[in-house]
Amino acid sequence: MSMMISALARSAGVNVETVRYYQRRGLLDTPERGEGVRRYGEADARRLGFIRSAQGAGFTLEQIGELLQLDAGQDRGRARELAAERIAALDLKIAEMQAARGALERLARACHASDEGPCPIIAAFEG
Amino acid sequence: MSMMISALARSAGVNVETVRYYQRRGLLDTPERGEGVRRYGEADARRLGFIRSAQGAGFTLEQIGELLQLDAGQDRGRARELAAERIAALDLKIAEMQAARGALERLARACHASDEGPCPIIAAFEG
DNA sequence: ATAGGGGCCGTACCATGGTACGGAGTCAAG
DNA sequence: CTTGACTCCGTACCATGGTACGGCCCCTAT
Repeated sequence: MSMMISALARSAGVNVETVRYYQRRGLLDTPERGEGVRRYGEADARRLGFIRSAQGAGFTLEQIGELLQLDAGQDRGRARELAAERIAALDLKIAEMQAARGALERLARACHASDEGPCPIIAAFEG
Repeated sequence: MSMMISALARSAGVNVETVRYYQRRGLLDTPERGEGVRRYGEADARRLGFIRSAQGAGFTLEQIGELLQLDAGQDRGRARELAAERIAALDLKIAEMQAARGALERLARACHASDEGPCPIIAAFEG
């Protein structure tokens, strides 16, 4: 199954320009042209999907580049290290977001409790 | 208790330039100069702290500006709306991060399981 | 054969959230 | 009365992650 760039982009729900940007960053490779046009396959689509997922996990494009290198190579130690770092960062961020969520919920409740005066927004974030 | 800009910045763990940036963005106000220098108080520190917390909750500076407006005003409906929107976005992001965390943990385990061949990083993100 | 719709490429531009720089003023201590 | 530490202000610059533009080529359908 081969596709042109727009199908590849669509497969991951990104813009064509974004695919090209990832190519420039060296995250996706740029196949040779076959009859004037570059053709992409499953592997490219998976790789693009990986990039998006990893981005969802909070990796920067630079880190993703490193992960892709590691995947090609065999440096499992480094891969585990990156994973561990990211898990720690993720735990922190998740806790932070859960705290924020709690604060917002308190805010919404306080807001509902009475209907006059200013909404105690700042207070909601003080705890 | 009055402080100069650097003490204010320190109180929230930010750079002086960041405080000034927030002032330019209209998130913090810029008190009149008293003897050549601007002096800040508790209220400013709380506000700055609020900005950082709200940022932690994923609000953009623009949204934070809106929240601060609301806090001054009385538009509780809008405040609740913003809170609800952000809670939904937060829930989504939290779920995403938890999924990513799970994937990374699987990766780390798979990595530990055997010590040869490429680390199955891409596979870890495919599920 | 010609008009559209892709694709290809380089380069420019954008938003967000800052950070840095340089000149000028002010204050306190030595 | 100078040195140092700080402030103030404007303007410039930075990183990240894209998005847009314009010129050119190529393929296919009308």
